[in-house]
Amino acid sequence: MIPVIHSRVPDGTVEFMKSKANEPVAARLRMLQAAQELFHQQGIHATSVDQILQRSGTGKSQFTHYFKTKERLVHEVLGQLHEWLRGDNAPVNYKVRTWDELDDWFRFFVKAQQQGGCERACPVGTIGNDLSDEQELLRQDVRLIYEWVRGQLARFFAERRAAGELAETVDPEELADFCIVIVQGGLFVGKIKRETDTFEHAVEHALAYVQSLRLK
Amino acid sequence: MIPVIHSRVPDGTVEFMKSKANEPVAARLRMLQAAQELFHQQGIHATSVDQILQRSGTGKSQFTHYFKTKERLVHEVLGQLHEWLRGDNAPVNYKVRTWDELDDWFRFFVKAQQQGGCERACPVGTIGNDLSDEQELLRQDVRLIYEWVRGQLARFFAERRAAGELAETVDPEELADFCIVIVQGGLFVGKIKRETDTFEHAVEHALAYVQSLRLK
DNA sequence: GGCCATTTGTACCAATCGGTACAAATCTAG
DNA sequence: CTAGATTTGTACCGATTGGTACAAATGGCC
Repeated sequence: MIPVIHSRVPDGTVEFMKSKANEPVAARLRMLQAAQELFHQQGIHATSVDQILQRSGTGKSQFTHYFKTKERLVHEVLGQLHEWLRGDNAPVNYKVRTWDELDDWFRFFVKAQQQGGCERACPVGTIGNDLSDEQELLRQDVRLIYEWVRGQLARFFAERRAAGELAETVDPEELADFCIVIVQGGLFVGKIKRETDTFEHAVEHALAYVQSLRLK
Repeated sequence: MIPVIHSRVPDGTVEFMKSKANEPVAARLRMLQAAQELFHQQGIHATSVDQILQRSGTGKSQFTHYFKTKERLVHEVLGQLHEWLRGDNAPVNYKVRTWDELDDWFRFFVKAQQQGGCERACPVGTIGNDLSDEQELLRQDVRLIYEWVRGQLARFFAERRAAGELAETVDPEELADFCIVIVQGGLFVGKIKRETDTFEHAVEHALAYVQSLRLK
C-alpha cells in the first residue's frame, strides 16, 4: 500500500500524513515538489528556501542533507521537469505525430494557463529567465529541455514533409522555433496581463499559418 | 550649456562629473536611469536598491527623498518607459505606417537583442514578469504600455484593410496580438538560450504569414 | 546678511537571506 | 541486542534586504 505522503490544505501548506513506517525519501520528494510549484509561480529569486521548507513541511537540516545549496535544488527540479516531459505522464503529448495532435499541443497551453488563473507561464522558462550569467550549468539544463521539445516538433514537421504534406521549402527546425516562440510568448504575455485572449489570438493565427503550409 | 551628468566607466559605476552649479534633479534622473537598466537586465527581484544607488552614485537619503519605496521607483521607471515609447526618441518606430515599417519593427528587436549580447528581453515584460498578485497598480502600468503598442499595430492593420490591402476576414487587433506574442516570445527565448536564431526564425515565419494575408 | 525649503550624509533598524554546526533521533544490518 | 550509517531538530552565523531617523549641508529668495 502506498502511503499518503501529504495532502493540500486550502492555504497551500501541507498536512502531515506520514505513513507509520516513515519513508525517508518522502521528505526529498516533498521538497522537490514544493520547489517546483513555487519556482513555477514565483520564479527562483522570489522563492526563498524557507518558503519551500514550510510548504513541504521539512526542516532546514533535511534541505542541507539532500540538496546542500539552492542552486543544486534548482538543478534537480529541472531534471525532474525534463524527465516528466519525456515520459508518458506529461500533461500534454509532446511527441506529436498528427496535425490534430499539433492543434492539441498548441491549445493545451492556452487551457493550462486559463486553469492556473493566468498566474503562471512555462515552468522551465520561468526558471531560465531568472538565471544569471554565472549559472551556466543551470542554463544548460534549460537548453537541454528546450532542445528536446524543438526536436520533437522538428521531427514531426520533417515526417510530414517527407510524406509530401509540407512544402519542401519549409525547414522543419525553423518552423519548430516559430511554434515554440508562440507558446512561450503567449504564456509570458498571458501571465503578465492576467488574461488568455492575446495568447488565443496568437495561437489561432499560428495554426492558420501552419495550415497554410500544408500541401494535402 | 547642458551639464555633464555622468559618464560610464568600464565597471558600470558612475564617475562624478556634476556641473559646478549642482542640479538637484540630476540625482533623481540618474537613479531612474540606473534602475531602468538594472531592472531590464536583472529584473526587479534580483536588483537591490543599494545596487541602484551604487550605479547612480547617490545615497540612500536621496532615494528615500525622491521615491520613498522601491515599488514607487518601479512605477516611475514604467512611466519613463511609457513616455519614451510614445515619444519620438524611441529606439524604434512604433507608429507603423507601411508594410516596410512593419518589417523594420520586427527586425529591430532581433538586432537589439543581438547588440545586447542576448542578455535582455523586453524591459517592460521583464518588470511585468516579476510582479506579484498584490502589485496590481504596477501591473496596470505594464498593461497600459502593452495596450498602446497593440493599439498602434491594430491601427496599422485596420488602415491597410480599409485600403483594401488586407483580407476583410482579418481582425486587426488579433493580428496585433500575434505580432506582440512573436516579439515577446522571441526576446524571452533568446535571452534564456543566449542566442537569436530562434527569434530570427520566428520573425521570418511571422512576416511570411503577414505577407500571405496581403491582398496587393 | 538671514530665512526656509530642498537636498544630502551617516548611522541605524528589524527582518530575511542562504548556509553551517552539531548533537539527537532513527533506521538497518549483523 | 549493538554498531554504524542515515535522517532530522535546534540553534546559530554573517551578509544583505528594504526602510527609517535625524542632523548637516545646500539652495534660492528677500
